[in-house]
Amino acid sequence: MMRKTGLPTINDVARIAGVSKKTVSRVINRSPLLSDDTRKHVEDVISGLGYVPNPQARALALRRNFLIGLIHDNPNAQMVMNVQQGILESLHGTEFELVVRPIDRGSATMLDDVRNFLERQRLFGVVLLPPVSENDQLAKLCNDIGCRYVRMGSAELDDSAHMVASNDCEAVTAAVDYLIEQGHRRIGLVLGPHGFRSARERRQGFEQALSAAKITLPRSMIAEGNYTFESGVMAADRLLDLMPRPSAIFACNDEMAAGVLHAARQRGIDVPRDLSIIGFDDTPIAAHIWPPLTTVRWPIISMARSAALKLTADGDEMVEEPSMFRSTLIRRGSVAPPRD
Amino acid sequence: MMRKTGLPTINDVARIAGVSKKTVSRVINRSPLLSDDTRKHVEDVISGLGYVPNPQARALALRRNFLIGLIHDNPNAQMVMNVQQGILESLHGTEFELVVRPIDRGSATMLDDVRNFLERQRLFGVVLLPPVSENDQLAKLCNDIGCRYVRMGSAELDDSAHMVASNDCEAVTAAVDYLIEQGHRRIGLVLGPHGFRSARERRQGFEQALSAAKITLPRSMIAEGNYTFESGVMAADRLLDLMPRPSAIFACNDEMAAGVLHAARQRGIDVPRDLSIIGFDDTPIAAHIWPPLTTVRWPIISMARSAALKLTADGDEMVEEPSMFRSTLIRRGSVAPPRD
DNA sequence: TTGTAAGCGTTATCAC
DNA sequence: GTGATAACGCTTACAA
Repeated sequence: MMRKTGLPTINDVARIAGVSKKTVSRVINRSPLLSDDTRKHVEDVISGLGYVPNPQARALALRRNFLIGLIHDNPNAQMVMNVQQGILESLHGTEFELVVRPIDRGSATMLDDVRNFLERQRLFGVVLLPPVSENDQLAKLCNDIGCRYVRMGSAELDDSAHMVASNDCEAVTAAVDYLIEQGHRRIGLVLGPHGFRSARERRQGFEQALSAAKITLPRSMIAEGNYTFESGVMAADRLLDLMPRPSAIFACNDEMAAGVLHAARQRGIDVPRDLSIIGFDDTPIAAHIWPPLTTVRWPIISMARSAALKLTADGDEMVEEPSMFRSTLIRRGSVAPPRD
Repeated sequence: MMRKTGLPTINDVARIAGVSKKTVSRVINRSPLLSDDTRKHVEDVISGLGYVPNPQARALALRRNFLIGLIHDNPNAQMVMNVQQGILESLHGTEFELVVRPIDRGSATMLDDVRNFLERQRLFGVVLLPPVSENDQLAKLCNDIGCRYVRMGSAELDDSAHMVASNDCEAVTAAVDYLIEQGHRRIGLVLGPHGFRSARERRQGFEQALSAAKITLPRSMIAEGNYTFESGVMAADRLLDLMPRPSAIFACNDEMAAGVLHAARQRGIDVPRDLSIIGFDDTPIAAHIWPPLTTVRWPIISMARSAALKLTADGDEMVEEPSMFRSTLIRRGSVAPPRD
């Protein structure tokens, strides 16, 4: 036994247990048609030997690898890390491993690249991060190939077996409501990049809060960013040039909110006394800048954990996993009533 | 041809090319003993068919998977992401994929866990991140199992085929020299966590700069942190309570430097007028806080890229890859001459 | 230089 | 219930 590699194989188990390979295989795969005696006996031999099925051989025979892919095209490091953490928590102790696959959503060959990747590696399933998760062709591709998938997003993108989403729109409405409660009326918006669903949802939440409060703002109070710090600085520069200028700004993510803060500081505008700011994501930077940033916390780790469970669940368990997650406002030091 | 899965196999290629499987295999594996005619012919059939060898079957036959593992136990998300980026850049277009494997270096079963992981998955190679990269037993384990490895670190941890390192010590000396040039004499140090090689190297660099300038400081000017923002705040609180207090503080990473800044602000100490601060890493937060943080930039993406190339290089190429990388001081707004 | 046969360690088929 | 036997798609002897 235990040739070359040093690890016991199914043959060793079969020989020692005095049964056939197939019977061992049945034990491993929890086949129902097996006498309890044989099962028990084989299980004893397995644990005695410390036998673990060889993933490569299984992958070949099953035409399916026990790998979960994370497909993303994402600018935000912290978000990707959180997703990885969540997935890995769910995968811990299972036979699954995590393979990371960044892609370029702008590339003309993107779909083909993903197809090749999935077909060759025979992934068990993939988690799709925004913004690529918003690509319906990609989801269809996974489906066609027979690769399970779960899409993460800011709104309902798919049926509950194939998606986990947060309620960005409502969460932003709550954040802006909070500004309004504090007495703000001139509220600026730093938008996310065009084409991102999250940007759309957050904008919608912003506008719903304003219209519910019967506040009408000129279009100039909306500046577009692209989720980077620098774009936040530039957007804030435009907003703060306005006369009268906004007394509060909601930025569609923390990076841009940090940029707004930066721009305010360069002009000698005190935050929160002269300007209130709210961000979105609650990345570490939010708590670490000065003043600490009031922001919307997105339960991204839980969402990723849930996504991985949906992927690896067999059959009915899946139904148990939630698909909608609630974001909440974290109140810190960057909001105060307006001065005037 | 192309049964079940829809993808062409080596048999399809062999049949269509009118040669044996083995000949096709030779073409795939670049065997030198092959007539140019046959090679050319088979290559044509391969590309005509769009044939790509099945990784699962290769893995089984070769007893080796074309997967590169990233093993880490790291608190810093940005660092892990940068490493992933570097590795993935090197792996792009190759047959290799990246598998991420976080571990708990404190766990009693850590070595066994890693062993099981490597033995079962038959990884081609692994990149070890600090601080686990400093564990010699882990390196030995990889070696024993026959899994290639490259360790990333703050100093020479291994021979050049198995390591990429940065010159943390020198880089910190240069940073502290800069503070001294500006006129600072009372310089505080926020240390990294005990047991981290990087913390040790950075401390050494700090002390070398001081002793070269004939500056002697009380031990109270050194406060220990653990690389988190909060530990930076606490360490700074101790340092800023001192009488006379330091006019400058070097923190062993940016997170803690941000914490120092935070603590200073809470006390109404102006940075850089009343206190200069230098960090280490040049993570995004460094440029995004106010004032922008002067810090040491560590070429981590290049290092990771190089690590992956060392792993996947066959034979001699490896020698070409550098093992030592230089960190450089990035001067921003958090340093000024002392007031007195 | 090329081909044949025998693995690699599993699962699927189909008898018994 | 259980076990031969043939896949799965590739590589490594060993021949030719």
